[in-house]
Amino acid sequence: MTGEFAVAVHALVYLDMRAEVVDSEALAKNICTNPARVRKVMAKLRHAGLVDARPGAEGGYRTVRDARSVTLRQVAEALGEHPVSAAWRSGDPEMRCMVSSGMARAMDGVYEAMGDACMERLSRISISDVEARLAPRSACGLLKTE
Amino acid sequence: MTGEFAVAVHALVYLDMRAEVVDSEALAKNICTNPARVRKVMAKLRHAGLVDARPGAEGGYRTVRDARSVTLRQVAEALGEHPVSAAWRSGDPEMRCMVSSGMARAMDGVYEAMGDACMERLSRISISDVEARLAPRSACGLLKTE
DNA sequence: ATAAACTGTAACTGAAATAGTTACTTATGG
DNA sequence: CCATAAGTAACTATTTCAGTTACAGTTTAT
Repeated sequence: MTGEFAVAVHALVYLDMRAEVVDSEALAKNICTNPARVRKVMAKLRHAGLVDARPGAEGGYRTVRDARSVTLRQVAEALGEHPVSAAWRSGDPEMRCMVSSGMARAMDGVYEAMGDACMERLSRISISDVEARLAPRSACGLLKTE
Repeated sequence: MTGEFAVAVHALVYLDMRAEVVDSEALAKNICTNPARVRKVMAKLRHAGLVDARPGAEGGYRTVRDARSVTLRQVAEALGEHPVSAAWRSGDPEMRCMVSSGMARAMDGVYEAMGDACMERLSRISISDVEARLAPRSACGLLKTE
């Protein structure tokens, strides 16, 4: 799972709780990363219709949808994330051994099965579910930018 | 998912189909990696009781258990794999904002849920299932070392 | 016994993936 | 038309992961 997913979920939670327009610099401060990275991620969320973006003075990002209706699966798909990545492939398709030549393809099937299982799980978690998991037993209401 | 998992599954399938002692060099050839890496992975499988290892002349690795009874979950656990890794954590636990300070922990829960879903899926796939996925419609019986 | 062969393991090197940075273009609103 | 912020591309730095080398520890054959 790429860090972009964490950036996206973090931003969506923050935007929902602030309930106002926030620019990439403020988001980057809270997420602890840089504004360019935030913009890159938010652009994808905008294309998926999960946030609204406005350039110019007083511009920034704003939530569009109810946090309860936005699932982490939608976020992952908006980013084009593949939860379980192949990274390295064993064997060699050119070899005349059915194990060596076929293993990479067989493992792709395994990774896909795992990815599907992850997506199914993510479809059952909403942004508001994540909010509920934030410091569940501490005094709430602390929402600062620094 | 680390490439070690692919190495382990590949080796277990190969060992099962060869049904004899194979050394790390021959395994490395078939997997297309180097012998030291193979040994590092196989040592873990041995500790988990999934293979037998013998040093010395005529030594090498041998399967111990029926391929139908070895699940990919057992393999992943033998390697200490975490299917979905955190990689990068957003926010900062020291910040006085409940979003920034709590997000990393909340996301850990999400990753854990995904990891559990993956493991559950892996527990339903055996080494022999992987074998069945190798070149399902080609002439079988091709089992060479090069 | 002793030599040969193979595992187990650690240290180092090299390559690939990913996060950070800078800078520029485009769009919006006063 | 100017200030501000998104969108985006190119580059750098860092980290992670695979490859390599080397050597100590075991076991078998003779």
